[in-house]
Amino acid sequence: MKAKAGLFADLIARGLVHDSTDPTELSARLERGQIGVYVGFDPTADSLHVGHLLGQITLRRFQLAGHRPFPLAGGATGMVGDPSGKNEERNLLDAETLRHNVECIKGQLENLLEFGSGAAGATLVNNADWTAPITALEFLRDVGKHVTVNQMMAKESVKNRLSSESGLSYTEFSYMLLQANDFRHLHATNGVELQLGGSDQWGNITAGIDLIRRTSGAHAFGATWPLVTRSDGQKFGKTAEGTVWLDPTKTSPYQFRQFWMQVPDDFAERCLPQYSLAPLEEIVVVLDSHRSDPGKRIAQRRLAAELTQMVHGATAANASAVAADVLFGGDPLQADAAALAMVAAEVPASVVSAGDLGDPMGVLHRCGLFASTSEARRTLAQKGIRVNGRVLEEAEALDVAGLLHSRWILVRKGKSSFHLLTVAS
RNA sequence: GGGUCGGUACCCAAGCGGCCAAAGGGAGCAGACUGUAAAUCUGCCGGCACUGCCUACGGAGGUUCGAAUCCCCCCCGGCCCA
Repeated sequence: MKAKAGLFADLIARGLVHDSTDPTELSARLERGQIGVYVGFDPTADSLHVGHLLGQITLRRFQLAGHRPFPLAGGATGMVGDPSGKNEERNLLDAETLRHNVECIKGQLENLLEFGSGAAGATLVNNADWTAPITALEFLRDVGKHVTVNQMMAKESVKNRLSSESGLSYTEFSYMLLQANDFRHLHATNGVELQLGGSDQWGNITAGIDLIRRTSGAHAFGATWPLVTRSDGQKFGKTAEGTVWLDPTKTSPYQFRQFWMQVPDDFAERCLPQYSLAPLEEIVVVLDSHRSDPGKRIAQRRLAAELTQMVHGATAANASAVAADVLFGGDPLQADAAALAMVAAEVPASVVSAGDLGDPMGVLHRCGLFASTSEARRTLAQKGIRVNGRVLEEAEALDVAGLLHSRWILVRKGKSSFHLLTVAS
């Protein structure tokens, strides 16, 4: 298959290249024809999160340009733990948990890429498949022999940890070798010539390139995208509620969409070209209108719409957009029943019996909107609770503002936290 | 093993017999301003049956009318010496 031209330049223009091995050569190689490219995903949890999204989307870009993606689930490397970017030795997951996690994230990796026998069909690989059978002796002879400790010590991730209090265990120190061997293996068996990763992966990637050169004399490539950090310094992918997962049972499509909707302006501007699969010319237009009226959140809307659809599908994306329109659009009393039903499916919701409506604090605590009745009481005193759009006052029952379509009460805490109560008679 | 310094609320960190549910900062929540933003200002920020009660200052005891604060033992971490 003929590769589409200009991929590498496009990546640079989108702000997706932080570092790369010889850009001229890599660019030329990508133009010359199809290439195998891999990105590793460590199964530290039973779901990927938004922090992993960029890797998936970047693979998708390569696929759309005619290259063959190899998403890799780190069933083996997950056993050891990557010290890159971490300032402490991390806890090891047991084999059972890991197996479970790998199974879970496999499905998510399959969502964004096209698999199958097509010319640019993706292939999901698990490094446990080729790593587990190797004996320690083989590994030391076949991999360890080709890498000097001197080189390993020179890597930034290792240096940082050596000078830190918590130190670095031999296990984590060895991580790099496992990843280098993955690249070597994929290169040898599948002709994978390029490894991508976040900028913290640079050391691991170059270790693989070195290993390939030493063992086979072949020339492999590596590139990293800038590690995502928010302009306001917050850790990307975390909200007050915790990690934003791709698994809809952990983070609902609505919450996922809200995460992108509420991202700061400058961050949205930076992300849009990186995450959107739309052509750059189109994105430039979007960014222009965004800057001319940031209040409209044009970039956020675009990001939210595109990514929610990509991860959760068109139906869920549409439903969560409808729900958000009801919640942030104005008067809940105007919302029709169908829209409210979508809200019920997307936002946290629960059922209350009519008899409990006289105990608002208890209900609001039990439904999870408030962590304690004290917190609910405080917020009430600060005029922070609304029912169906009307501020709830002290000693009022939850249904002071009536029921929406004789069924629902929409509770709002502050500006953007909602809970929908269905009243059972 | 010896010495020494420390372990305080989500995090950092004061307090060192009563005035301590515990200063200050950060995070978080709410209000004002706004754009479902940022910045700023204000209030809140252990729980509950909330003018009171309960639980809390590494763990377990003790002294005292009264302890986060004093004593004893134990556990954990830093540093120094062996």
